[in-house]
Amino acid sequence: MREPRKAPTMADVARVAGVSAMTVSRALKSTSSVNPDTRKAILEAAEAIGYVLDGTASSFRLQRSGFVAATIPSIDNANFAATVGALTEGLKAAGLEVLLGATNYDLAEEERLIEQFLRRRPEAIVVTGGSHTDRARRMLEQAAIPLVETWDLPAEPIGHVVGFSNAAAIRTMVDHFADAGYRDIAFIGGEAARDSRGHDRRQGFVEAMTARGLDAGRLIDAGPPPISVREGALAMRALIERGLGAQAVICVSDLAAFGALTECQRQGLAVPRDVAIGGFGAYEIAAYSVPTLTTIDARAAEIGAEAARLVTGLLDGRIERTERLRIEVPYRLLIGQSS
Amino acid sequence: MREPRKAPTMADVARVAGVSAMTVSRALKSTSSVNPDTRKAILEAAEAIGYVLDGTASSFRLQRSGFVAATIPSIDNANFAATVGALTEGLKAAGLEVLLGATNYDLAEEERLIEQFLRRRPEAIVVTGGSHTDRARRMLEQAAIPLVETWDLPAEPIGHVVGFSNAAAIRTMVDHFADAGYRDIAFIGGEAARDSRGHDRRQGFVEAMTARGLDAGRLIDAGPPPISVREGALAMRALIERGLGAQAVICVSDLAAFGALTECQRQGLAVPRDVAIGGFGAYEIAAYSVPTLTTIDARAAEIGAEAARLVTGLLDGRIERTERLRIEVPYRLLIGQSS
DNA sequence: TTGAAAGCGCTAACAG
DNA sequence: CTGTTAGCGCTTTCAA
Repeated sequence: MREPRKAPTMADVARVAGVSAMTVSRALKSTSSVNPDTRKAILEAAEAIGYVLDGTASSFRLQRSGFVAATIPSIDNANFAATVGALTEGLKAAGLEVLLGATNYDLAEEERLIEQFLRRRPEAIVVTGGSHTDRARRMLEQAAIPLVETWDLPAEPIGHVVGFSNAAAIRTMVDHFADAGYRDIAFIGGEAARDSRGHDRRQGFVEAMTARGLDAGRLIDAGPPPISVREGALAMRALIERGLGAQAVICVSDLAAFGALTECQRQGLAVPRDVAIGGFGAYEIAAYSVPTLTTIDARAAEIGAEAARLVTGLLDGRIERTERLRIEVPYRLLIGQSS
Repeated sequence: MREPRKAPTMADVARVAGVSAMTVSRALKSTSSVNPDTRKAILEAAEAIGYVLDGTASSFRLQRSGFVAATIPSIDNANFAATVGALTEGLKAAGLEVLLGATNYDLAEEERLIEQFLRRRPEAIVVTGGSHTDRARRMLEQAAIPLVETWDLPAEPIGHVVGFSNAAAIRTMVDHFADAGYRDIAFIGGEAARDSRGHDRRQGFVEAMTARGLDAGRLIDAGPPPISVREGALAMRALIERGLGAQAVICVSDLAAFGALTECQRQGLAVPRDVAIGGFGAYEIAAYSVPTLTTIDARAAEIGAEAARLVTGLLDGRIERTERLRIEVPYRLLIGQSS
């Protein structure tokens, strides 16, 4: 196949076009003034020898990488994918690219990723959540670049925040169920330690139940994240096997809720007649399952878009870098047929 | 918040530690020999002033970016996410990072992405599918770096290939349905132009039906990709409204199949009694929907892992760069309750 | 084991 | 409009 020959440089283009490297550089930038004929000759020469601008050299010289680093717990997640998609889109106009990494819900892995990313000299960094290892926090602080923490409202943010209260969102859902007359409500969620958003949601459940004088003790642990359909189904089965004892089940995500729903169907329980179900995340499946699922729309894309606005604003000076901003993206309760 | 001060360089560390920059460089590499005391002092100095190695300068000097560029049609897709996850994992040991971009099923966008990525001087590039614009093909050829085309077996590959025949996979599924006695089978898929894998699947459907002397005319267009639950449901509704006339429906993906399934449920059709359904991709939902879905497992993670093996092998010389490799990852038919 | 010099490819700044 | 010079931060090479 292809020979691993050396890539041509501006000097090569310059030689072919009979100009200096500097003129080539200018010709490739549409903003600088170059004689039209000269530019034409240069572009043709570049095309002829297959020249592609060396962005590594360029960004090194400019001391601007053009990268914004972003970490999410998992790539395979419609919510985070939507956030990243909107972030990428929002940064495009500013000529910024997203360097994406998945932590797999592991703070140690997040720390490794952050260290690796900081070596690439990103111009800003967008992370999911406000929980980080001490070393990660220190690295982020020392990096002295705009930092945005998303999908959460951390008690002690390191940088700017674009998110919402996961606890409040679940409280809203509990209120919805309680107002509808449900008293015995269970919560299917995951291990507290590895997923702060999941933890906050469980916290919100306990708070809301307690505030209403209801039993907040029906907590089913669905194991470590990612908590998906399978985990929801298994947790529901465990709940049914121990005698259910709940008229409603709130799940940490729609995928788990869908798993719980299908488990009910397999076990011959009617939803919502025998059990009502609530999810989280407004995944597409919530709108198409039979019955549709009551859920919380966390506005994943808006979170990414806001983060992009924040980053570009901070980088071009439209936003002061001195104050720590906190942008709350309002979640929405979507009532489905499952409750 | 943080002052946008200038990041410390090796020279700064050297000054603090009382050595030369070169010694700092060596001290940070575990492979070079440096006096243990000197190294200790240097690492402390680095820690003290918050020094982080400038990877952009390093890779510029070394003329090695440490990047492998990868393009996928969409981030929000469990199959491509699995491929990228395995690719990332497989490249980690070689010190390579993945620069990920989504084309949104748009060849023009893919061309833009490839151009952008090539500027970053990736050491290899992994793309999804074998359809590219002419300019993209030219750029990929001229880049003279290892190229892997995945998820397909292109008739005219530009580089190495790790994939499977989407047409053959669907033929296998058609055979399964036909062997089970189904004669009138419909296919729900998308616009041919934008998604070559979807196009090949439809092609496979037509071939297999024709080969068996069955009517290959029941093709329902679900519109442009991404074809998800909603599109599957709408297509199924359209099919039902025009009188169904099929005992089985094969969908271009499990998400569409799930949409079709739920539409049947909404319309009071029993699956598989009234209609059988087949999907594609072995998404988690196929294993948990009620009934479970018959599907094709394309082994998304294996594709990514094989691509990583290929890339690392080509880069470190274990694999000859001269021959065009074609690695076929065998798909599997998974029979569910829906057929 | 440590240091000095050179240069990777590009572009800002200045000069013509 | 075009050219020359210098240098971004690092590591290879050569020397001590």
